[in-house]
Amino acid sequence: MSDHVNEILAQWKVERPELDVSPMAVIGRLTRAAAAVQSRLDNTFAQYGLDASSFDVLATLLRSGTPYVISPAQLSRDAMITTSAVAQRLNKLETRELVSREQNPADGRGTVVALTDAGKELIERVLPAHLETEHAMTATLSPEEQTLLADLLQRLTQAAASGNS
Amino acid sequence: MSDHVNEILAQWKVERPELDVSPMAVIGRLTRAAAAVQSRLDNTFAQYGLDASSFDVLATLLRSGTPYVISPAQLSRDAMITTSAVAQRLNKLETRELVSREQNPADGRGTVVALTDAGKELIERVLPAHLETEHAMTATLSPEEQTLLADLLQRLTQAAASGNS
DNA sequence: CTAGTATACCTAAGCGCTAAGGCATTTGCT
DNA sequence: AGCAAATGCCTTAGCGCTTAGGTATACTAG
Repeated sequence: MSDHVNEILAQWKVERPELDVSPMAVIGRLTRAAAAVQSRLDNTFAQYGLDASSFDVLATLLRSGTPYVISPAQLSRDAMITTSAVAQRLNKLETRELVSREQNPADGRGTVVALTDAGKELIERVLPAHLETEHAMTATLSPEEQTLLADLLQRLTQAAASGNS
Repeated sequence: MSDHVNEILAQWKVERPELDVSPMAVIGRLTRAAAAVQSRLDNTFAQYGLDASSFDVLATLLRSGTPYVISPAQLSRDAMITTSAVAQRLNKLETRELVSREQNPADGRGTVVALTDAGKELIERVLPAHLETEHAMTATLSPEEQTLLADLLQRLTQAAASGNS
């Protein structure tokens, strides 16, 4: 238990003993865990010439099922990013011909994003490797611990979101 | 339990029933929890004219104790960012006169970063508000649950870090 | 039908990060 | 002592995000 977060807590204990810094134990480790996990995932993506953002878009299209078509607005909601970030992600993917943009026949304002054959082929190749990486990291925890962790994280997310500006 | 992550898992179950996507339950929620918590913290920082990066530097200096002086290299290690990111953070803080840079008397190559009176005054004002925000979020979990969560996160971090490029 | 508003998507600019590379000083080898 | 390598810190360029703002189409109320 002598990780970086503990050193920080120990320093505060000396410098500001009157403060209750116990929430930092949880939140500090949350931040570090997320960074460590993301960094590990990035390695896998890079092996296939992708980054997390591009993977995210391609995987969202794949799991939407046939005909693998989604609107930019839906992608924006799924990925929790702005529509301009989506537009930029799509520019990049379209250049590589992994997705294509077409007129939305149902709405003249709209575009639909479709997975190309090359895009589908790529994401189907990356996905198993990605799951393998995720599995390698979570395997340290028993199935019960994983469920517990997921539940605690969800409750923390709820608490963070309520009362947020 | 019907959050966004569950919808994603359900979609995969339909589209790729042969894949074991259970690790996504943990890692998806980890990512989302970290984002939600960070966003909430940012609100507090913004109320004091700060962002998370600047808070991080000022808090690191404060908890180092008198005379509130650290080298950029040490800040880089503490914050887990590159030294160039530190240099840019310091440029910003120095302009606002919240920190000052001075020659390191012990090493001609080096600089030392010192908390100015204004910087100390500010971080001492922000810190209680920050802890209050953290407390508001973690209070949903019992002390035992917090310890458990911290432990699980630490183990996950370990697993993610080992085997990382 | 028409005006005003809402929606969908885009580009451009700004921000903080990393990666790359530069300069000065120190360390370590001989 | 002298020189190569390492170290400490910096600036610049590139990247993906957000914010701001622009254009086109769809809705809605009178």
